[in-house]
Amino acid sequence: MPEDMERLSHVVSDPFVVSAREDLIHHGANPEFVHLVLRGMACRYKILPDGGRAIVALMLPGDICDLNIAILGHMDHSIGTLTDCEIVRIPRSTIEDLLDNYPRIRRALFWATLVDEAILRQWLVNMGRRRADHQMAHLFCELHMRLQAVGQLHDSFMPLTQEELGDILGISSVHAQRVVSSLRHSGLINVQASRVSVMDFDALSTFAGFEEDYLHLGDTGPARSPPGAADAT
Amino acid sequence: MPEDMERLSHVVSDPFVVSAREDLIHHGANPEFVHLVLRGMACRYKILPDGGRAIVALMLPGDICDLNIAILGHMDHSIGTLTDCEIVRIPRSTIEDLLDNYPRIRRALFWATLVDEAILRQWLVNMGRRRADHQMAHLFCELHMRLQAVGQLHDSFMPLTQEELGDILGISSVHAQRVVSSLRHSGLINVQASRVSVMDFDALSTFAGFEEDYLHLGDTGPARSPPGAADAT
DNA sequence: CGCGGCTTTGATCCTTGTCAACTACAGTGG
DNA sequence: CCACTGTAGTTGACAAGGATCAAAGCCGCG
Repeated sequence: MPEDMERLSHVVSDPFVVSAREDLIHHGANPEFVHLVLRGMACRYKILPDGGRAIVALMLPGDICDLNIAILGHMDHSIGTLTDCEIVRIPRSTIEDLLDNYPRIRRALFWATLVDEAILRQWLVNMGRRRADHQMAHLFCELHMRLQAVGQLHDSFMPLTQEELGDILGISSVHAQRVVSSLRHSGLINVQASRVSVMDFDALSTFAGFEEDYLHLGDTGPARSPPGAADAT
Repeated sequence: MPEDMERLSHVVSDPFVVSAREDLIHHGANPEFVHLVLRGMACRYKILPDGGRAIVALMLPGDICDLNIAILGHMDHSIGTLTDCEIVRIPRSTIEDLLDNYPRIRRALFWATLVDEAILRQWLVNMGRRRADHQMAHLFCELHMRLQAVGQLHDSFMPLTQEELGDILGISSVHAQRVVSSLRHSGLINVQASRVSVMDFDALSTFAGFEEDYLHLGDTGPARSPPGAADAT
């Protein structure tokens, strides 16, 4: 553990700030760096043939953005910031070194990848067969738990416009607005200046049919908080 | 490479046959084995609160089913066969050994996991924002390419009932039937006894807006075919 | 022959998309 | 201080894709 921490503290250095709505990496690219989010919210997205944007994942502090490029040849999607973010770049060679020579870190990275996959599966289920209101409630529950898990749950947390919400849930921004206001009128959430706060987590969770097991937060996996998050501050 | 092959040939032993529509592993389980598909088609699925089934991934020959349990604590979904399958069980400890001591195999497993994730992202995009006919055409294109990649593309390949198709695409079986017949009448596919064959891949691919890059088949990654597939026969 | 599973077809309803107008608000320059 | 602009949120009317319900056709199998 000590040498792992030592190694990680070298990795997480020279953070820099990226403002909201900037791209970190584009579809098709094959860059020499992997990105780690220290603060703020970023997303993976794909641009559709009709010009629309589909957001397929949200990255919170502690999340590694694109291990893909360290293993796969090229990016099959883009990554951009949603809010102002603090980011660390990790050279591809460093990732290789971590994977090859630090078994516990490797395990942590594998764990993180599998959790990402589990979240994708849950999104897929929500997307395909649930009404937009249940789906949105579920998203808020998930973000609530994930932010809590990395100690970033501030009282109002969702820096998302309704257009961004629509791009996440696969609905139009008009419908996103209707759903937001319906959830607000039900007293489940509160909205102020594009920031959503959960009013009654239990009720929201029941409404959403939220089952947290897919987040694997209680697993025996690696350290409770993802690599990097703790060391950063 | 030689010692990798040697090791793998030990891993892929004692295959057994499982008939169609059997479960290999249940949601919540934490078994001592990982499953590798040698022949047939299996799927990951989740059961919805209303009793419905959402299929979130298809596993073809050469695919490892549930690396999850070797790293994460428990299964957040179930795995079942769709057709008769030939399966190999790999003990958890063997997976640990492969990950720890065989860098190339480890890389291959990581690669496979990331490709699975890429496929999930694509499914998420298709699910959320495309009409059912485009979505279904896209699925057929993907299966066509994946089966081709592992040398299992026979002239008629889709052993799926319309209910299963609906569970994959997130539509009702009634609507699945309407879409199937529309694709058939357009001359894009042919159907005989629950088996779909692609009539005109280029036309289907254009119709579906299919972009194969997310499958990462041409990457510099590990061996062309996933681990185990080649050794099996 | 009859049964059960899958497919096909029709009718109706619901969720959501699309179009369009209007409001609220922050920032900018005169 | 105020008009001007751009962005985000709000609301209504209508259309479309797909769900649901129901019934009938098909077919393999005991």
